[in-house]
Amino acid sequence: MYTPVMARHVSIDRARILDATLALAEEEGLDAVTMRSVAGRLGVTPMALYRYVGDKQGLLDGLVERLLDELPAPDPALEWPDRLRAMSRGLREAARRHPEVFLMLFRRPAATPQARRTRGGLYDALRDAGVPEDALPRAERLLSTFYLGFAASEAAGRFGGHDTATLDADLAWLEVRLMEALQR
Amino acid sequence: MYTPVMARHVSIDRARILDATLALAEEEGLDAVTMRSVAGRLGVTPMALYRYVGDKQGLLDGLVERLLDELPAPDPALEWPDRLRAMSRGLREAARRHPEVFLMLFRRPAATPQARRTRGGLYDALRDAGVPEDALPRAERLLSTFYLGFAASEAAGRFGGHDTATLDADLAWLEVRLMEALQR
DNA sequence: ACCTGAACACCGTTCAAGT
DNA sequence: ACCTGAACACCGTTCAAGT
Repeated sequence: MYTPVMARHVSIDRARILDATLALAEEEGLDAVTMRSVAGRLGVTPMALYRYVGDKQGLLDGLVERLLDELPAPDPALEWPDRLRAMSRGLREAARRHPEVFLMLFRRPAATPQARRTRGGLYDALRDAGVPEDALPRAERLLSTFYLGFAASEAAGRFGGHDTATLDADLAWLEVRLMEALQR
Repeated sequence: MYTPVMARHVSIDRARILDATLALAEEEGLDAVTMRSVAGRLGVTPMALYRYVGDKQGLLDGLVERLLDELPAPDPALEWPDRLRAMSRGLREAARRHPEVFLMLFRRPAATPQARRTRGGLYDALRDAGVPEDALPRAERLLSTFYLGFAASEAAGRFGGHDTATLDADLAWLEVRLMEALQR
């Protein structure tokens, strides 16, 4: 006889629900994410989820937050050009892992603490690059919008026939121009 | 006694189905678009749609095509800076009209004849701006990606708190820089 | 406090049948 | 050729009930 402290079926909480949802979306696509399928994966009935995520929309919102939190934190050890490149690389990788969830990033401001940190890293990089303080918000909006659109286009299928090498070159070309423009 | 040439219930065809679907999406949101609701709006049973759109996914694909065909054709009478501005304006307006459908543009290449014409107009504008022939595809991909991401962010909610004037200014700022860079 | 059973009002899709 | 009725296997969500 042993003490079943954390035993029986998986204790269910919000984090575990979102983990299961993201895994399901990755394996079988976003359409396969239903209250019932997520619950099934956790060994619980669909109605048990409502306490933790509100409803289906709340589950999807939580999924977007989880994705935001997967983005790499900015590394202050890097010079600003490398920090910009790390950011675009991180976005593209997240988009490739979760193409359908990634598109939902367009639907609301990235307001999670981790997302603020990532944005802060972009601010720092742009400041280091010489962008004046009062131009930072605008520069951040424009640049992150481009990076997001690029990663979304690549992962969701808009770039269709183009291979990764071409897209890498596109981005490298743009980043060189950008860095020239910033340094001037 | 009169001749009911075009009478009874609306004769149903693919174009009319997509019109009804787009109107429904605009009025009640994309979630309200179901095979049943579209059919109901046309006075027909859901099963009647299958002949024309294949299935639900085919209906949504058709919706994206309809949206692409709403984009304004490039006006060759305009100078290239005005043609670029007309393009971003057209994209933003389309996104505002159909925010949810607009996001689906990231999912596949814009391959409709009208979309090719629009892309051709962007090529022409960039060529007029002095972009060398072999750099046109890359320049077009990068610029249209930015415009698409910007319009999607604005319409779908990512820009959240920012008002139209701020976003207009963002875009104007970028376009001035872009035109300077191109003219150099 | 947390989970379930049963039920309700929906979905997309098929297939044989009608005209 | 084109549309329908009936049916099937699903959905999200509620609510009272169980422990």
